[in-house]
Amino acid sequence: MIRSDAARNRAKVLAAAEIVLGEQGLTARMDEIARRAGVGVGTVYRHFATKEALYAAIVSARVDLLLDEAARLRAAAEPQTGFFRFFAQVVADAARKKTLTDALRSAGIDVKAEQAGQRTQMREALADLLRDAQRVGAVRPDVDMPEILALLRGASMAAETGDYSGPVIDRTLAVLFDGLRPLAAHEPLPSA
Amino acid sequence: MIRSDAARNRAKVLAAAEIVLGEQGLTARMDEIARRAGVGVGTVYRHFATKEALYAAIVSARVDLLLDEAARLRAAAEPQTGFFRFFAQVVADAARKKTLTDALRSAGIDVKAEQAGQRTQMREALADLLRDAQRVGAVRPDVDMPEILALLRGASMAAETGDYSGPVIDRTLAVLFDGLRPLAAHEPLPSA
DNA sequence: GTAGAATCGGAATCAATATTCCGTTTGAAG
DNA sequence: CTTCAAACGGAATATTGATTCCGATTCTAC
Repeated sequence: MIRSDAARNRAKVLAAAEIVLGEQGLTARMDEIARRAGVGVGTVYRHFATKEALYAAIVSARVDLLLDEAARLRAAAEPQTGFFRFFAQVVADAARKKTLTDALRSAGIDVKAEQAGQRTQMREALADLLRDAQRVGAVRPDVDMPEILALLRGASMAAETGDYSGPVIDRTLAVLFDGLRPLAAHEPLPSA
Repeated sequence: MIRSDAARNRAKVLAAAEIVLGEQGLTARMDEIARRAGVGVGTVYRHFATKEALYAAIVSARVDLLLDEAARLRAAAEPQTGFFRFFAQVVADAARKKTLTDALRSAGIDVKAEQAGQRTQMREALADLLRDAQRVGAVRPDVDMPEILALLRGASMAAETGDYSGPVIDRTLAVLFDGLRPLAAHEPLPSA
């Protein structure tokens, strides 16, 4: 039987950590997370063995949401837009909270097994959407995953670290997407 | 009169720091820099008050080189290619050493006065090249600096943190550049 | 209502590094 | 060749922040 206060506190810690890590990334302090959760640090540690574990739990949850979104977009069967929407979705997520790319960057080297799985799933989801889009001619046929991943990482990191306003992100993505489209004319950029 | 050994050591420290910081970014340890320079930590500190100061000295030098390059490209009077070459140049530099974007990122907030000046210069150099390119129709007229900066930052960060092979970077930039070109047909991507 | 186990809070501990200090060494000038 | 100020090396110190520990406080079950 899980004690009710334990469950409550765990939730409070997760919520606080999501906010604090989202604002400050990996450099956030455990004290701060505990303080904002209204519990002692000891409690944070009873629920999550290390800062990294806490961090992983949150990133993992967010990636799952993105994966759901990818599946939904694919099921919607609009191959012309699915890929682009998902791409924009990921970037928007990065802009909102600074945790995703942080993980890729600083961790980078020592990805935990669990996360490695998610990473693969993410890659596959993106590859599927890309393939669909290319099949219907919405994305030029000569681009491949490596450059897509590089572009996505770059866009996410830029969105995450800079303090770009929404319109700038939209215009940036518009340029990027135009580069991915087949010879067709450019979309007009959204106004700044 | 500057003692000869002092001058020599200063140079050794700078050289070592360029390598170590280039490999490990801001997380590199002062011990390590001292060790590789073949001097004691005390010596490092006699020449550079803090790690940040040492870091700043190196970044500053690199930015100066890039600024020179921008001026050279502009003087070469090939407005069709100057902008793109410079963009690629910056990204290549980021890929080689992980210091530039680090500074923009983590510092981000507290940019030193000196560096603020360089940042302005960088922005102006880029704006000049962009204007030239747009005048001759090499870059679509509806893009503006904010999105250019976002793209450059993103590309640099991706190049810096990922372990992309040269060809992938080339292909990524090719996509990106195609998005910046006017309606004209895409360039064929460089082979992977 | 009470006992016992689980959970709490947060002070104390530990670890990792930047930075300082000072006795020792070295270069420059006379 | 001396002298002495400047520079050196690297041990000692200071700081920052994660993690551990344990007495005090809840829960839950009976």
